Amino acid sequence: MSKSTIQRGTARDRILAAASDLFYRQGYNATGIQQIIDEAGVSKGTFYTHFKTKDDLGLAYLNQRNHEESTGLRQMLAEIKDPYQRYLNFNTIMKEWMKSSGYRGCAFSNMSAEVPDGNSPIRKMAKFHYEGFRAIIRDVVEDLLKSDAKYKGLNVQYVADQYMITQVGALLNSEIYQDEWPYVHAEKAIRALIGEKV
Amino acid sequence: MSKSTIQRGTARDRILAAASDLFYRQGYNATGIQQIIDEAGVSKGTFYTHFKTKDDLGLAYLNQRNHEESTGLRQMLAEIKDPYQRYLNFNTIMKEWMKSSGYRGCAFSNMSAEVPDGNSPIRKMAKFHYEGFRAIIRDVVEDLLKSDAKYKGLNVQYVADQYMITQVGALLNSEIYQDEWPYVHAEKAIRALIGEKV
DNA sequence: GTCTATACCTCGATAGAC
DNA sequence: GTCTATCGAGGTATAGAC
Repeated sequence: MSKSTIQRGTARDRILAAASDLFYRQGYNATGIQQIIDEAGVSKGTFYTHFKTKDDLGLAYLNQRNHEESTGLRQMLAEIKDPYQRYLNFNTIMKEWMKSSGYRGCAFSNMSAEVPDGNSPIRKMAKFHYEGFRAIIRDVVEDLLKSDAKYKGLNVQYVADQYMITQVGALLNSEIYQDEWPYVHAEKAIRALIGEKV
Repeated sequence: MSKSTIQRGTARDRILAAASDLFYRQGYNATGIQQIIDEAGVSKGTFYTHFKTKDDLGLAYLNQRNHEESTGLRQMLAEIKDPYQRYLNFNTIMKEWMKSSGYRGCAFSNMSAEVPDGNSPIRKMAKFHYEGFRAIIRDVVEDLLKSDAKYKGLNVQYVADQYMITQVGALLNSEIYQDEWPYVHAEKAIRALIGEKV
């Protein structure tokens, strides 16, 4: 077990696991099939029986990642019972996730930067992921605004979209600066959004 | 003149012009030296007398682009004499620029997505560019807050950093969605920042 | 399904003539 | 400075044995 190959699961699972790691860390175009199959411990022939092209694998990678991230995020949020804490901690969760990724940023926006064609399946997948992210934020905001009468003057969609832009802005700034300061500022922004003095 | 080669300037200028266009539109790793020299109308030998490596060219590209964007942006802002209009129109300028780029987004964040090493010269250049962008926003905000006594309760750095996060968030959302709606939301955010009812 | 072997191309980079 | 020719490596993808 001295080699750093992935040992568990079927050949397809191991390929996908290796690709997921390498695409995210190194980038899509910078990662070759050879490195993926070395890491997965399969042959080139096996690779092409499971995935027709590299783009196929890229799409499967984003699909899996979208599912993992959305499910994981929803689970973490569900564990926070208080709507106000959930509203605030969403930002903290994103901050910690960003730190734990080594400030590598969002897999979907990073991939979009490498695939210029806005109509490609990969770009459509990225858009789909952002729509899911946006929906999660909307739910969090809606739960908060319904939890207390003092929020009755606020519009759910407006607050949610502002929250979304702030989150994405914090994410990209954090990736560029390799630092968490944008999330500290983002927390002030989302507090101000619901009428708190900051 | 049937070929789409770049005809003006020295060999170095033509190489840089071709690279600037191709790196931005296609991405860094997806663009090969061969395509650049074809477009520039020079030979491979000539290329390597002017640039030691591809990364050298990549860095020169970002350098030139940083200079062009910063200068261009500062000039457009300088033409707007009213601080309040300048504060609002900054967002509009970014929106129009984003549309005119075909929603390709920021050259520096796109490049950062392809170069994982946060300490590489290219990533440092990206960070430098964002610092410049941030400084421009700070100047715009400062001019506004000093222009009227009604803003005396506001902190320049706080408003500027919130503006920055909103801009970057609108930029990346706009790139993902291939649409200008994030900038429409961003305008509301920056109006709210200076105490306007939205 | 999985392997080895390989076809064919393009990559970044260099050598040497002029 | 600029050209042509070419290097070795690595790119994606396929063929055929087991």
